Amino acid sequence: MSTIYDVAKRANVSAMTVSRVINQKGNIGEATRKRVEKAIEELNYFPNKSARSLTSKATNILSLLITDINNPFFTKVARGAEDKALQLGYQVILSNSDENIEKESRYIQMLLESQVDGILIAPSGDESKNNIRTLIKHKIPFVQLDREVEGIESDVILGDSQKGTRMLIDHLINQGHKRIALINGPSYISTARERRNAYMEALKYSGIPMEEHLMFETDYIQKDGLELVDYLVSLPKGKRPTAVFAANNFIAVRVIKALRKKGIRVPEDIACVCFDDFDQDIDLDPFLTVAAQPAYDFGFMGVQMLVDKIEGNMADKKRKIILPPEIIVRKSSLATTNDLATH
Amino acid sequence: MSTIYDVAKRANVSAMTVSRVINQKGNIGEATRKRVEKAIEELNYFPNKSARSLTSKATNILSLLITDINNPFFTKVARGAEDKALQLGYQVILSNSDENIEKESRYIQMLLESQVDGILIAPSGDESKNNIRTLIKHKIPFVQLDREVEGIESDVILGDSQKGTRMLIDHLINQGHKRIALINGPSYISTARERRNAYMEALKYSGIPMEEHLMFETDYIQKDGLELVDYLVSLPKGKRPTAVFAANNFIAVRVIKALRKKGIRVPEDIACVCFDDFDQDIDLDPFLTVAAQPAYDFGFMGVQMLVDKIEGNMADKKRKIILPPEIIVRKSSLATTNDLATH
DNA sequence: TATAATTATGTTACCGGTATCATAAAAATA
DNA sequence: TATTTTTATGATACCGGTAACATAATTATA
Repeated sequence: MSTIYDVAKRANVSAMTVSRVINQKGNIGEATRKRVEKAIEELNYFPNKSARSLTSKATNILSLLITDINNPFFTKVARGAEDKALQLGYQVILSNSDENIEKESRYIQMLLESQVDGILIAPSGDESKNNIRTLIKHKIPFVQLDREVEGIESDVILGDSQKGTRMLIDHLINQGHKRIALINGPSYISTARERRNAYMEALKYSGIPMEEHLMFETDYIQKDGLELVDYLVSLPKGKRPTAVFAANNFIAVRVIKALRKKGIRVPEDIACVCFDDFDQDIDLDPFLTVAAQPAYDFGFMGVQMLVDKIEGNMADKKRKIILPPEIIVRKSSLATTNDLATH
Repeated sequence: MSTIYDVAKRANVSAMTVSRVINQKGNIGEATRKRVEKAIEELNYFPNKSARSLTSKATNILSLLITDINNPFFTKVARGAEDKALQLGYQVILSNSDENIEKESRYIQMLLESQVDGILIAPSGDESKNNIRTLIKHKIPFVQLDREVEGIESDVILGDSQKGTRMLIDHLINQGHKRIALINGPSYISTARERRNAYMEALKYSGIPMEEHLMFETDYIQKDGLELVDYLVSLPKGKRPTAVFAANNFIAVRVIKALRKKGIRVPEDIACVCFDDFDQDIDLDPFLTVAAQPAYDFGFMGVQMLVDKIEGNMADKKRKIILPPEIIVRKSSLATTNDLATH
């Protein structure tokens, strides 16, 4: 591995001159530039990033800290981030927190030590506050993604939980449903709080009484089983919900699997809708009615926002971008597969 | 951001002593160590990685260069790699080549400049030879993943295409199929070559004549449409295949969608099997018979192998690990949904 | 007790770049 | 032509660590 000094010697100039040629800074004579370029070529030289970072304080590395790369939502986020980063000349370190605060803390520590230039983070929940405080203390630029930690003001890219929930619930009501259960994520995650609020508002607006016994909380992650479904199913006909709103895709899958195990059919017996779509590119028979979020854009715009911040274009303004979901109506919410199934 | 000198001053020792405390190298007096540790704590100090890398020549960063993070196969590879890397104290830079040799070259260049300690690469095809030569020239440890570039000897982790294909084709034959089409990936990718060979062998072994007009090639990636299906469908009854073996999951989806568009039912009219599974965690109604590969292990073991190499435990031995697939029989290959559908 | 070995710590140089200041030569201006 | 400005290049120091060698203080051994 040749260094700038090897090049300098071969081109018969000082290291500084080589540096100038590489960075196209300052004035260099035409003949000298040619000689240096030739030497660079011949020695197959490229600059050492560690050395550069040591003076410049920049690594050109971003971190994408998400909760689960196995969720197609985050896969698409990653893809968007990756694409934009390449465009802007950055590289992306990927980390999975698994919705686990300890793992998140551990990664944050590693990222600080790596001196990444900025962090795109989907916080595991409100407990992430300390981790985010650490970022602020160390002046690491960051953008919150998909979720907002209570009490933290920062650049952030969110989905429109309010609107998506509203549209899903309205759709169910239009289908004639009056008892709609909410199976939510943990209330220490902002999306869950917003979805709950929007759910309650939507019911209220339609004059449907809110019933505490139809509101549940569980984890956003993949798991087997869902006991609360047993409870739902055990309710007498007049109390049992006719539809379920799941706060994300994984929850919906767990709900449906649990219902099926009990012999309850979806949508004939109970309809089901959820937030976040599945992997359309690989799904032969899409089934669930969803509020699909523009996941790719979360990543793409997130990196743009982050780099703006890093490079100082938007130094201190706090920006909040809210991306609207798209409602895709499919079989899971239609009692009869009729022409309402637009998608 | 405090430096080792700040700590040294505060603890009233030399920088070297602080370095020794941090790295637990050499002898340090108990009292001194305590003082240094206290100073580190108080100043919230942690070592600067760029500075460290400059002397140590190690960044503790690995690169995972895959062809498409959107493919659930690679998502799981990434997850496995990530988990093992965390365990071993490395971070992972993720890059997508999109099965595109230029993009791959560009990334390789970036990775060289970043001085990553090693690369886990799923080569885009035999054209990747030059890129891999570059790695060899620069003495960057690497492990090939999922595919092997013709003429390159290196550590590598592969799926058992031979065995998987054999089992899928045998399964189809057992179901009574005699005309089985192969819809393969590009022949400049090693997995496609192996699957083709295994396909031919399996037919031969069962005494089924190989027919050139039933063998096709297309891309491994997501795309709309697949014209060759029009051709297949246009064949007279006696020449038309009764089953299709798709060389990966994306191809299978394209095949089935194209068939459905033509009004051909799967499996009633044409059966279908493929390599690589779908996202089981999120699939409510798994349909395709597949040779599922242990994708997570590809990543997990790949990182282990790579780090072994980096840290010199396995300096020059070339290891080849071949991971067996698991055949999962589902509806797509059964003419009648009967008790053969074990899964 | 004299000498050798060990322990605890410091000094210096270097990793490979770049910022800053200095300087000689060439070009522009008075 | 003398002076100022600009252009082209180099010397030096520094970024924040660590390797290698040096040295003073202890401890072990002869």
